[in-house]
Amino acid sequence: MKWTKLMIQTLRDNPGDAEIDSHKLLVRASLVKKLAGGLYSFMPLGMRSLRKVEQIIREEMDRAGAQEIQLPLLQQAELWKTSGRWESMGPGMFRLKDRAQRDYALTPTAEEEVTELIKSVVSSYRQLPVTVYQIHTKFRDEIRPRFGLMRSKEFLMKDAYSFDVSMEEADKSYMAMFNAYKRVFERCGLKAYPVEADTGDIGGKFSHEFHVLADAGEDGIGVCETCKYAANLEKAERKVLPRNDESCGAIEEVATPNAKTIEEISAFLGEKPSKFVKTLVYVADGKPVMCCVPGDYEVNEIKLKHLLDAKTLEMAPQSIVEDVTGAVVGFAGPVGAKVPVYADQALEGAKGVIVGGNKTDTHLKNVDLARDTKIEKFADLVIVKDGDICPKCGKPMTIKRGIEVGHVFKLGTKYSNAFNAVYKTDDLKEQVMVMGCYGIGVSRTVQAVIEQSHDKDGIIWPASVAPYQVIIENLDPKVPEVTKIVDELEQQLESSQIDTLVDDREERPGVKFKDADLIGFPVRVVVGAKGLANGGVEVKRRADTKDKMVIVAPEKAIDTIKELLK
RNA sequence: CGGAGCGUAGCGCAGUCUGGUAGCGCGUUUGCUUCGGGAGCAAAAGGUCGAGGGUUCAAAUCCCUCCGCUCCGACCA
Repeated sequence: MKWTKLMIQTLRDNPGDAEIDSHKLLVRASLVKKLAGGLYSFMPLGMRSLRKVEQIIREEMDRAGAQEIQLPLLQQAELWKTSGRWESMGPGMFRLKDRAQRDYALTPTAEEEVTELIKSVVSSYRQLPVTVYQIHTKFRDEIRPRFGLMRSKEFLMKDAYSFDVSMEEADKSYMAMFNAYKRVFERCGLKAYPVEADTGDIGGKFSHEFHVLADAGEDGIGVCETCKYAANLEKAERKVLPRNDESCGAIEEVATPNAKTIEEISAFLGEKPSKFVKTLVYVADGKPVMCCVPGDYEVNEIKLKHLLDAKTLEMAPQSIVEDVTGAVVGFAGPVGAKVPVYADQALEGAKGVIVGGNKTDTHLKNVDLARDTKIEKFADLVIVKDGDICPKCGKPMTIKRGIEVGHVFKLGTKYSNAFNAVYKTDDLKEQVMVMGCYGIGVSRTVQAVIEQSHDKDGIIWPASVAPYQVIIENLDPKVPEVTKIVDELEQQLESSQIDTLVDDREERPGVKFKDADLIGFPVRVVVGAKGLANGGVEVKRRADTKDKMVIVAPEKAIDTIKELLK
């Protein structure tokens, strides 16, 4: 392919709306172009990388025994009403009506559709297990699209669904996908880590997310370097050591005027935040509850929601806080609480701590939780912090940022029950199928590759997903001998199945080198009159510095290139 | 949706406070000179100043309404 024939427009300046490097580079390197908020067009270069990631996924899915299908993007509301998600998906789903005013959704995911499909095809245990997948567009009305392809309203996703005769068999399907995912990301040149995750609205038994570690990631992950425990902060647990607080004197009221936050009070009283107990008021399924955590920790609302087995959980509005505590917001405490109090496990046995006084501008010192309060239950209720103890091996954990590129769920029978997706056993009994679902954000993965592999000059593509594996810089397009060598090299590479782009522009070398570095072709070949006079063509990997450049005779270049692409 | 900000040439921005000929850099086109890490000179093209309404002799600028976008918080591949 010749550069002058390619629809490409590299930019010198960063787009004004891009925050993170991968987003800037996607646009500057002419891989995508924004049409509107959360909506991107893929340009030819970006399309090539997208297709390569897709193909890797397809090969690994096929290898794992999954079968490719394609489901409609437009889905009838009835399917969603059957599963109950027509309501529970809320405004996150795009909805529309046809001319007869029937409701439809633009598919945000396809559990309903696929369950309906499999139910109509499978009737016997002999047809199971089956895993199907598609690589298709998904639509989500994101509250805040951002970071380019990371979170857009329309994106390309690989979604797979497994159907099994039993929980045990479903575990095998799950593991097959889990392992396929590891290979997919590895082949894309990504370091992706499986982390334990909350199952969210899709529901189900357990799940792993695959994260690419990157500072720009939207998710926090607790990672234990020692035993490789890794969990999304939504879910990450920690081990706490039993306290042996010394017993304390009687409760003492202290005036803490206008000191509402832990920072303010700890500064005011000259005590460390860990000496405090933070009490927050929540409304769970319409009923107020209090949640106590150590002063230097934040509440993990997902854990609290699970503990309470609540359908809805939100921070209480000001009026309810005032009603429950008898004070303005900022002075809630567990002593004499009028509503159920739940406390973090680390507070079991806490004595001599400071809590809110349920009275404006007042806190209580010398509180012994066992003596002075009634705690409904102690449980793990906090978001883990850097240095917390790993629940598996007891060594300290670190907190990292990650981009979620894939997710595997064991769904159980949530959807098969709703759709009555049953099969007949060998003794003619009807049983509900056990499902799993598995997603990969394909367009997001492309961006994650860039986020993980770039430098100040541009992208550094892994050969497997680069738009072109090799760029040949023709520095002297007007010199016939140079162009002849370039064209021959291009032909040889193409006939060896190596995607090659020839920069045949009549530009100064600096411009061409900058563009090559920006787009980040894995291997660059420079052919110029001057170079030829000096002994040949120059071959260099994008990832290498200039001094690693090798000069070879044109007829030997192809072997060098192949070597460098490995 | 709440809070903050922005909308002026393909891209990045100034001009708006204090109303008076619509500008700069990059990119694009042409010519000449350059030519191994984003060249120089010269010429040129490119704008309903987000949209609509209002105030005014006069609006990118002031006022109102709407639309769009970005950033900070709750969703998820």
